[in-house]
Amino acid sequence: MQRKNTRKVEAAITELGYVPNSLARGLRLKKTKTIGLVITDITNPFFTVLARGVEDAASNAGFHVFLCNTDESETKQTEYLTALLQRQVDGFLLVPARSTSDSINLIRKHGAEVVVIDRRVPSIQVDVVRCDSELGAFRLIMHLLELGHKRIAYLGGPLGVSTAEDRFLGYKKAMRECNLGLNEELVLFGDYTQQSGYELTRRTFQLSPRPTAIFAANNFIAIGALQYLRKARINIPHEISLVTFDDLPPSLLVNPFLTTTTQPSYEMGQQAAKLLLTRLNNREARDYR
Amino acid sequence: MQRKNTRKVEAAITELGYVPNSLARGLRLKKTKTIGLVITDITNPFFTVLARGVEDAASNAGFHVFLCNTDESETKQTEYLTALLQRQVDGFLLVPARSTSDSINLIRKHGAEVVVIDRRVPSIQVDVVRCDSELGAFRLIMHLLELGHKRIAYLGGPLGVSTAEDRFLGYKKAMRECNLGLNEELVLFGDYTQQSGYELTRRTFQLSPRPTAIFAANNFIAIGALQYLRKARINIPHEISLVTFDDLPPSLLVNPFLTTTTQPSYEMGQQAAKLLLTRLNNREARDYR
DNA sequence: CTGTTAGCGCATTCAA
DNA sequence: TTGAATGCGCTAACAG
Repeated sequence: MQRKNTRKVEAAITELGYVPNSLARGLRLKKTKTIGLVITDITNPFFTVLARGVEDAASNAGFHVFLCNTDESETKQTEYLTALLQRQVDGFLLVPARSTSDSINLIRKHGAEVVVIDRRVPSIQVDVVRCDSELGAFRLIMHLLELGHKRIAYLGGPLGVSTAEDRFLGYKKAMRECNLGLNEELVLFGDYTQQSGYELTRRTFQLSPRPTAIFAANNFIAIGALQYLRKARINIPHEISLVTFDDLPPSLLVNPFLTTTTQPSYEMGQQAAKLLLTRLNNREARDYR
Repeated sequence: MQRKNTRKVEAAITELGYVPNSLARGLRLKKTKTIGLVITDITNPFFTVLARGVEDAASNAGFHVFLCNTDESETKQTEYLTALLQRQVDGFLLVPARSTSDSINLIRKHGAEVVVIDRRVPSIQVDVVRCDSELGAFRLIMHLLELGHKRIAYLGGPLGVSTAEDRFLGYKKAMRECNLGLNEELVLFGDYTQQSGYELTRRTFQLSPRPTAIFAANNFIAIGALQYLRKARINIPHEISLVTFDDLPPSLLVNPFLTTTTQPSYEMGQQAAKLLLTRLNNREARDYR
């Protein structure tokens, strides 16, 4: 009898095309099986690949992901966090636009979990999934120093973003290691964008003597640098060496004289999502006590 | 007195960090001010730029956008549509993975609006925002024919996707226009991916005589083709000409002998979103009668 | 103008 | 096992 009814109900479900209303369910359960992923640049493959890692891990656990793009703007970040809180997401994966703890506090105030990705947030205790930017930069610079370079231009990201600061620390550390002073005219900060990479490279080549090598603090800066070098007909590796953080699109990698530090962005996304889901599960277990 | 209370309430709102629960609101209003954007490839700049157009137009109107990526899979598409329906989105912007009307019917069955982007869906009446793929391809091929090319390889997208089919129609039409027959060994279909572009190009160059020009049906196919050509040290434009649909990343465009057809993806996204929002507004007006 | 109430669709609880 | 009642937080309708 029971089974007969079950079957009847299921038949009706498909026939009528019934789809449960997750708003009502979320309202009732105070859980939505949804997480918010807030990144800073949706056009950067580093983040889109990372987003796929998140997506895959989350959907395996029956969670959905809302993807939001802040364009490195703290204002947009706050807007999106609020919008996601309104939607009662259970947790957040956040690439913070700036190294402030306000966002983390906002999230926690509303009882949601948060895992930070890619960047440190000093002054607050929070889970972070990221790579060692300082070490990565250190090794890239050491590679150049071992090749005999001494005038190495540093094309950095935005100050106030931990990866930009850590990569600069790595640069300084490597230079110090080889007893080379810091030549300030070779150190330039900008954005993590192609435009910025182009412009900083251009400025770098106003100097005389020219640098013999360039460190690009991320993939977009490197692409901008490559663009300038091609336009100015400056040959790699004869006239300049180039090393960079992050992968470059394979289409650019025909030049074997270009050293990159790969970050496992897909795995970072996966790990961060898994960590967040674990936190959510633990909390749930706690609730039942 | 009223104002005093208003102020008191507002003070409490900020003090307590109150954020309205949009689940409850949506449940009550049967409207969520949210649209779902379902695209087929989040790694393709064509779609991410389009997504930004959608995002900007929607947020101007106070709407939020859920971005979902189907990887050209109809199964994933159905899953996401259901998930979005569960979340009671008001409308959909859909890049259909395949030319079937099932998805449109599913959406309409649940009373949501839908605007299709980029691809036709025959056999059902629905708003579509797209470019003229046939004409675009026709012009690119005519360009090659005017340069004197006769052996033009066609590297196409997946059959069953309208843009792939339309672009092939444009190719055939141009060849016919110049009284050139269709040489089937020069016509290859694959995916809209770099891997596919590479592989199809490789196969194309097994032929003898070689083609003198290549038509790539989208940006990724072109990038794959470029990769093969570089690796095989085949020079553009001396040994081969290449034309392609879609923009290529600026880093690749150092070669001036490469003709592209640009689709205004940002504007397409904007227009589609505006159209959808208009439909939603009209419907609302109708409801009040 | 202010205060009260009903009900959106669901899951949980309690009663039968 | 099944059915009916409750309330999640909100807004629209209504009453005072």
